[in-house]
Amino acid sequence: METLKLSPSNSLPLPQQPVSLQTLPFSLLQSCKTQEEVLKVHAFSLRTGTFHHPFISSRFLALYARPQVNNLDYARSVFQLIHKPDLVSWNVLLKCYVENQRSHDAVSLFYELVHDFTPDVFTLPSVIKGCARLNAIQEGKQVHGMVLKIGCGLDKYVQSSLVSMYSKCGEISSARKVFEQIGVKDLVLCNSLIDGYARCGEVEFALQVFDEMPERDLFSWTALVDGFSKCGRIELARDIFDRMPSRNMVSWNALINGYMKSGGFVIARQLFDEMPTRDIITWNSMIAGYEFNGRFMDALYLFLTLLKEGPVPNHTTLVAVLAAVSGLAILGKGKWIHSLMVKSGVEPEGVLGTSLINMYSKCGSVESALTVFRSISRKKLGHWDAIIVGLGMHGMANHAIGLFSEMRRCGLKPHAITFLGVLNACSHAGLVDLGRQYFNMMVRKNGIVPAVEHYASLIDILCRAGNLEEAKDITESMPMQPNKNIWMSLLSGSRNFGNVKIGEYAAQRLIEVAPDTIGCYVMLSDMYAAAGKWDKVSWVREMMRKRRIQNDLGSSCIEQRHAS
DNA sequence: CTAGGGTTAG
Repeated sequence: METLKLSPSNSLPLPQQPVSLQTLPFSLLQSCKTQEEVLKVHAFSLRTGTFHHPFISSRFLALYARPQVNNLDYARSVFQLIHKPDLVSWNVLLKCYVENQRSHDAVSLFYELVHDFTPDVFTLPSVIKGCARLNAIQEGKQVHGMVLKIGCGLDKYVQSSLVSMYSKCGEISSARKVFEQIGVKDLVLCNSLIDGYARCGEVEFALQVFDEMPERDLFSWTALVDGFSKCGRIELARDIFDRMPSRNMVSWNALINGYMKSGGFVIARQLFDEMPTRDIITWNSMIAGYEFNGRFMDALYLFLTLLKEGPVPNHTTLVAVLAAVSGLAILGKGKWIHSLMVKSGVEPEGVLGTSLINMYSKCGSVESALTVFRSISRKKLGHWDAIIVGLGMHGMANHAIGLFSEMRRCGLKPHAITFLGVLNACSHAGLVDLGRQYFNMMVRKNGIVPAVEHYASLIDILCRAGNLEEAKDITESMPMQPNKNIWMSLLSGSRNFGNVKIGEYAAQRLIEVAPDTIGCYVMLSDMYAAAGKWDKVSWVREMMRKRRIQNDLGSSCIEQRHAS
C-alpha cells in the first residue's frame, strides 16, 4: 500500500496543502467510482496521514468492497489496519468474501465475528448467501437457528436469503415452510421460491407461484428459464424464454446452458450467434458446453475466436479449453495455452492446476505434468489425485506410489479417485500384492466403498498376473454387476494364460453385457487358436459373420504444426 | 463528531 504512487488527477479535486480531516471530505470518498480513483484518494490520504483515522480507514474498506471495485485483497489489507473494527466493517468484509467466491473463508470469518458481536440484519444475509454458495445446508440451518434466536426473522433481506438458501441446497420443502410463515411476500422472496421449484423440476409449483405473484420482473422469468434448463426441461425453458417480455444476457446464457446440458449444441450455437451482446460467461458456457458434448474441436476453435474478438478469458475459460485439449490430446495446443497463462501471470492454483496436470498427462507428457505439479505451492487434494492418476496412466507405478505415500505424510486423506489412480498404477506395473494391499487399505482403513471402477482395476491387476480364479471369485462376490471392462480383463487374462474354461465363461458374460464388443470375438478366437482348438476358432469366425460384426477400421491422428 | 453495511437470475 505504501508504494502507491500519487498521480495528479484531472478528474478529482485533490487539495494541494497538508490537510486535516475536514479537508478529506466525505463527498470526495463517496465520489470514487473506479478502483483507480479510490487508489488516488487512498494514496493522498496516506500522505496526509488521515488514513489511520478510524472513520477514514473503515470508509476505504467500504470503497474497496463496493461492487464496482470489489477488490478483496485491498479490502482485506485495509481491514487488518483497522484497530478495533466495528460490526459494520466486519459486515462489509464478509460480503466482499462472498462476492469473490470465497464463501468458505466468509463462513470462517463469520465464526470469528460472532466472538465479538451479535450478528445483525446486515450480517446474516451475507453469511446465509455464503452457505447457499457452498451448499452447506448444515451450517445454513445453524445460521437459521441464530436468526430466530436473535430475532431477525422479520427482516425481508434475511427472509429472502433463507428461502434462496434452502432452494439452492435442494431443500424445497424447507424453503416453502419459511416462505409460508412470512406475512408480506415481496418480489424477491417469490423469485427465490420460483427458483427453488424450477431447479428441482417442480414445474407446476414454480408456475403457480409465478402466476399468483402481483408483479413479475426479469428475475422471475429468468429463474424459470434457468431452473427448467438446469433440470433438463429444455423445451419448457425455451417456451418461457420465447414468451419473455424482455431479455437480458443472463436469460440468454441460461438458455444456452440448458441446450448444452441436453446435447443441443447446434441450437446453442444458433442462440450464441443470434444474441445481441455476449459476455465472458456466454463464451465460457459455449466452450464448456462443447467440451461437455465431446465437441473438442469446436471448443478449441471458439476459444481461438474468443481471443481474437471477445472479452478477456478467465479461469473458467481456461479450465474448459484445457479439458477440450485433453480430449483431443494435442500436446502442442496444450503447451500453447499453458504459455498464454504464464505470459499473462495466471497461477496454476486450484482447479486450474488440476486441469493443467490432467492436460499434460492425457497429452502424453507426464514430465510436464510433474513440473506443473511441483510448481504449485499450495497443493490441494485434487492436485495429488491428478498427478497420481497421470503417473498411473503412464505406467510409472513406483513414482505414483511414492507420491501417494508423500501425500499421506502431508496429512491429506486419499479418497476414492486417489485410490483408483494407485490401483491403475499397480495394474500397469504388474504389482499384484501391492494392488491387493491398497484395495484392502481403501476399504478397511479409509472406509471407502469401492465403486465398480475399483473392482475393475483390482480384477485387471489379478488377471494380468494370471490369478484368474481369484479374479473370477471377485466378479461373483462384488455387490454390483460386473461391467464390460471387467469381463474383457478376465477374457484377456484367460487368453494370455491359456485358461479356456474361464475364458469361455468371461466371453459368455461379456456378450450378455455388451454384445457388440469386437474385441471379445477376436480374443476368444485367439485363445482357441493358442490352445489348438481350430474347430472353435472357425466357430467364432462364423458367429462374427452371422452377427455382422466387423473389425473397426484402424485409425490414428497426427498433430499438424502451423507456422505462427 | 457522524455514517457507513444486507436479499433473488447466468
